Amino acid sequence: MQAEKTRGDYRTRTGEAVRRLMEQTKGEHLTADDVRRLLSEEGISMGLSTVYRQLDRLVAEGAVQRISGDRVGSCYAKKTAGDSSHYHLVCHVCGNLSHVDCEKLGEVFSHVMGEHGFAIDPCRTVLYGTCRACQRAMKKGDTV
Amino acid sequence: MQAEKTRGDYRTRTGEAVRRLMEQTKGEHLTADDVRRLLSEEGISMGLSTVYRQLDRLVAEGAVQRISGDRVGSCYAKKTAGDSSHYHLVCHVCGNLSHVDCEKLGEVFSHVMGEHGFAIDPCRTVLYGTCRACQRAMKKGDTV
DNA sequence: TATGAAATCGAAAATCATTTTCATTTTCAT
DNA sequence: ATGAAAATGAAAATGATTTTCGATTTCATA
Repeated sequence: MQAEKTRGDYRTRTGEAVRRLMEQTKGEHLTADDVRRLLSEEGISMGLSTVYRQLDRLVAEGAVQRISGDRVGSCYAKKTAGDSSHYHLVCHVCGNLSHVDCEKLGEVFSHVMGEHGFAIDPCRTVLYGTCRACQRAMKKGDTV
Repeated sequence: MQAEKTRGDYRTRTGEAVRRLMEQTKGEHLTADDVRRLLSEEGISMGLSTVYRQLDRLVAEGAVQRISGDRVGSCYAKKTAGDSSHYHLVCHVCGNLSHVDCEKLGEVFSHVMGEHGFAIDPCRTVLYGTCRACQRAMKKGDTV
């Protein structure tokens, strides 16, 4: 029984380009279309389906995380150490996405794991609520 | 300038039916299509767009919450007291949805409010990860 | 360097939950 | 009863993502 030789990995111009672009990011969140546009500006153009395929591959590899929100397109971001206390917050009013690095949130992970046996994946989890700005706006609006 | 009288609330057969069905639930999560099917079995049939509209209305009212997953259709469930410590866990492997009532989570989220000014809404937030069963299955599968 | 099998590409079509459109029907205050 | 406002629902639109499939590219081997 030989180790299977070909395992779906030909080196391609598009694959390398997406990988490099994602590696270069400093934590920004890019949509599939962002990736296409940015590479296109570099002169490397490719179909959107290929972008998705390459991003999927990087996600499977663990190099990239996908953040997918409620009725919004997904974003992709480089995975880094310390991700277990890194969460994504999306304001359901303005739709803005923000990040928190908070040890308290890391505790949630270990608590839910210990107490409920469920391994939360912060990469996939988006916390929904109302951001500070929209809270203010709502307070004002209510009294008028 | 008079107070506006009509504010979008005519009483209708379909509206009442959806409201009643959701009130009768004991916490089950129903998709829009579930709602249509269940009512249809009672002899009350209506278009899916109407189901969505009625559910949206109940969500806006606060009577119902929408749980929307990652690339899966949304579910709707009756909102109950004690929801502030009630959370939804979805396993990204088997897709199962489970519930936790956990004060710890409430505490952490008030910390996020205090520290980061973001008001997490447990009703809208779904925690993603791997359930106990799938963790076991993965452990086994890995070594084979 | 040539050859071919396997992998990848990409444009277009398909998916699929949800939303919108809009002509028709229903509600309700008068 | 009357009509204005609201609700309905069938069909079309949306929009992110996936699939299809013929053409192209990669790479090990000859």
